[in-house]
Amino acid sequence: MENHKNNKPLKRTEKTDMEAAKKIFGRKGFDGARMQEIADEAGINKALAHYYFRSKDKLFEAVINETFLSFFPKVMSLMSNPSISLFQKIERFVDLYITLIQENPHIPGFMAQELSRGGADRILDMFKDSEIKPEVFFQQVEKEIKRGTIIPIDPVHLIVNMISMCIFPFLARPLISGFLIRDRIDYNDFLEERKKELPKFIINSIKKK
Amino acid sequence: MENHKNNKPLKRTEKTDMEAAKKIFGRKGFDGARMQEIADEAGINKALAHYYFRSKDKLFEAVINETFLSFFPKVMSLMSNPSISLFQKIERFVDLYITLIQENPHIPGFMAQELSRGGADRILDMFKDSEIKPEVFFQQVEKEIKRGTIIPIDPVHLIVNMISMCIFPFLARPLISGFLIRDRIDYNDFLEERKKELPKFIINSIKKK
DNA sequence: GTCTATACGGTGATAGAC
DNA sequence: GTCTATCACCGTATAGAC
Repeated sequence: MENHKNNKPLKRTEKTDMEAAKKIFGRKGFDGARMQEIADEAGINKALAHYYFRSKDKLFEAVINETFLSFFPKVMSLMSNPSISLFQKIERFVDLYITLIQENPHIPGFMAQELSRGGADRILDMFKDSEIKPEVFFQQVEKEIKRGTIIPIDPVHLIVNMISMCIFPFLARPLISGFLIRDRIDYNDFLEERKKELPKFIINSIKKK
Repeated sequence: MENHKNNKPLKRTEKTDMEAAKKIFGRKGFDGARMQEIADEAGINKALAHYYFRSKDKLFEAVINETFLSFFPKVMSLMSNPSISLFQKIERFVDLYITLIQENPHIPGFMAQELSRGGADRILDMFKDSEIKPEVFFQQVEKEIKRGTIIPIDPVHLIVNMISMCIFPFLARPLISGFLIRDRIDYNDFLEERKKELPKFIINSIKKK
């Protein structure tokens, strides 16, 4: 018992519980989610869901950890890699970011909920624990500006722009789907389009011609 | 009593209650918000908060209406105005959008919460009721493409990009503040910077040179 | 580990005095 | 309109049998 304290692999049922929790928390938020609902989704008993993680809070915390540890390291290690050129990095960033979220659709809702709840500190702690520093990317941008390959731009605004355009369409999906594209195309096609168009849009904006 | 059914101006206390509800709902979401907390914020009694709107659901619905009716019409009427040039429209859009949210800081959290909860239909209904159609903007973009002033771009991706870059920084504020800009500058200064930089970023990307 | 039954606290909502 | 007191319900968490 209590294997949630260390790094042992989760038991099958425990993992099912975790996956169910991701889904429900992402959809309803911490307060909206019901332990009963999570148990139902996992196909287990409500008491059993408590048995593994002891409390709703602990379960939520576990979901946070898994979510962000499975996501940010990948993205940030790409961004911190100094041997990838800036333009390549932008292309890969967009593709990786959108693909990762497509594979873990609970992330945007979950992240928005967590940020709204004031849980940013917990996420920030993870950044601090990791060795990843945004400065690598920042310096790369500065270097290209000096070189004259791109126009002057604040790297912070650039990265905020990139993240915004990748993640926001997931949050606003129902609105975009219902109001902007309507029955024109399937939403997944729309996202695939973005993987191609977004890097062009970004590079176009900063590239000196 | 029951003046929330028609369009009469709200009584002073009732309005206070409404403003408090905006703040708390935006911060905690529907499920996380407590009627007690809203009453405290408004400086009134819990029973009184129920008296005006009869239920938490009704109060929430009222907040939704006020929020979106005070926001989208302004933005969308700008976008639908055919007598403003495309580049001017982009500049004004960014400024208006960010300024409106600065003045109503509950909007992003509220919107994210509402979308997560599956409340998109209610918002979509408002669009349908209004006379506002995104087609005006779409056609304007197409026209400029044909004219050769901008490069070919799907107008849907363009508007999604614009909205994303305006609204997402509010949601991610604590992360940007803590991880990217740190103690470099005040966050409001960062937003003021964006009002200037964002239109340049967008226009740069599509303008043919 | 997995279940049923239950204790316990919190929250929305109302009754009723003023 | 505004308050205090109270109720009914629901959701988390645990006890305890198997």
